[in-house]
Amino acid sequence: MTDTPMPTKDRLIQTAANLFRTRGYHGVGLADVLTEAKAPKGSLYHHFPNGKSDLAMASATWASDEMLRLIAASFDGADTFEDGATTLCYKLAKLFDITGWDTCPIANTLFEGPDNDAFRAHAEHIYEGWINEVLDHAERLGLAEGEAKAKAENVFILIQGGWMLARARRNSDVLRNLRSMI
Amino acid sequence: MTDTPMPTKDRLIQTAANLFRTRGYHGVGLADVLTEAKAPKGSLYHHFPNGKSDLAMASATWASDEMLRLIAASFDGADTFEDGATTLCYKLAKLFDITGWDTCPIANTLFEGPDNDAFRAHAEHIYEGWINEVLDHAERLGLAEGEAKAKAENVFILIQGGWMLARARRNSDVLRNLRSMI
DNA sequence: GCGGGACTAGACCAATCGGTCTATTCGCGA
DNA sequence: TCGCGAATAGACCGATTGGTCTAGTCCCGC
Repeated sequence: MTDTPMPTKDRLIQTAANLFRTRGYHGVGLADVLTEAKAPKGSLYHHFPNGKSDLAMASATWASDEMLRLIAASFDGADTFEDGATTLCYKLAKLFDITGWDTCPIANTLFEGPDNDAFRAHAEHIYEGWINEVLDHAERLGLAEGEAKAKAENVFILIQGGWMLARARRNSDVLRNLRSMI
Repeated sequence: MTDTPMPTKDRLIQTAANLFRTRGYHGVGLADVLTEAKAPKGSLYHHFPNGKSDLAMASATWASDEMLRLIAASFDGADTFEDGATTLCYKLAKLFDITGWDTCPIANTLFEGPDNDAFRAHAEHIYEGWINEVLDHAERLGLAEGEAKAKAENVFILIQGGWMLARARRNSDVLRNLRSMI
C-alpha cells in the first residue's frame, strides 16, 4: 500500500488498533502486535513507556481520528442533516464489508483496560468528540439547537447499536437500514 | 441473598457471567472465577469439559435468560408498545445504576472468543431471541406485522447503543431518554 | 570523524494463563 | 452397609503474558 515505509511508532499504533478492534484489549498480546508490525520490543517501550496501556490509548485516538474524518466526509457534501446521516450509514456499511470491522474500535479497545477509569474517561472523551462533530453539522444544516443535540446523540446511539447487530449477523444491511430511524 | 447454597455449576455460571460482563472474555482468568465462586478447578472441568469456552457459552445463555425475563416483565403489564418499551428502558437504567452493568453481557462475553464463529453464532442466536421476544409483544399489542418487526429491531439497536454511551458517561439517563426515540 | 541522543534489537524474567491429572469425598440406590 | 458414579480438591504443567534491561546501531550537528 505505502511505498515509503511508515515510521515504527505509527506502524505500532495502526496494527495495534486493528488487532484491538477485532480481539479486544486483553485478547491481543504484545507479541502479536510486534510480529505484525515487524518491530522489536525495545521500540515499543521506547515510544510507549507505559507499554500496552499507552499503546491502547494511542490506538484509540488514531481510530477516533479516522472516524471523525469519516463523519466529516459524510456531512460535508450534504444538503440536509438526513442526507449526511444516511451517507454516514452507507459509508460505515461499506467499511464494514471491506475491512470486516467488527465492533466500535473504541469500545473493544478501552472498555476492558486494567486501570479502568483512565480508559473509560478516554472513551467518553472520544465519544463526545464524535457526537460534537455530528452536532456541528446538524447546526450548520439548519436544525434548531435542542433538536440538533438530540439528533446527534441519536445518530451516535443508532450507529453503536447497529454496529453490534451487524457484527452478530455478519450483515451490513443493518447499518444501511439505520437511515430510516433518523 | 440465598440461604440455601447454590449448586456449584450455577455458582460458576453466575460469577463467570458477572466477571465476563465487566472485564470481557480474555480479561477474566479462571483463577478469578474459581476464587469468587469458591470452587476448585476440578469442579469447573467436571461441569464444563471444554473449560473456559464452555463456561462462557453457558454464562451468556444465563445472562440472556435474565434479559428475556426483563423484557417480558416490562411488556406484560403494558397497554401499548410504547409503554412497554419505555418501561424496559427504565428497568434497564435502574439495573445499570444498581449493579453497575457495564455493557451488553453477551457482547463482552462472546465477541472476543477464540474459535470465533461458534461464539458469534451463539451471540446472534441470543440477540435474535431478544428481538423476537420484543416482536411478540409488539404484535400482541396491535402493531402491524411490518411495523412490529422494524420496531422490535429498533428497540434492540437503541438499547445496545444507549448501553454503550451510558457506560462511557457513567450515566443511566441515556437509557431513560431512549423512550423518546421509539 | 567524533560525540551523543534517538532508536532498534532481542535475551531474559517472574507471574499468570488455560488445561491436565490423580486422589479423595460425597450421596444415593441396592 | 456396601458400591459406584458424581463431584470436589488442588498439585502440577508447559506456554504465554507484559515488562525490564543491556548492547548495539543509526543519524545528525559540530
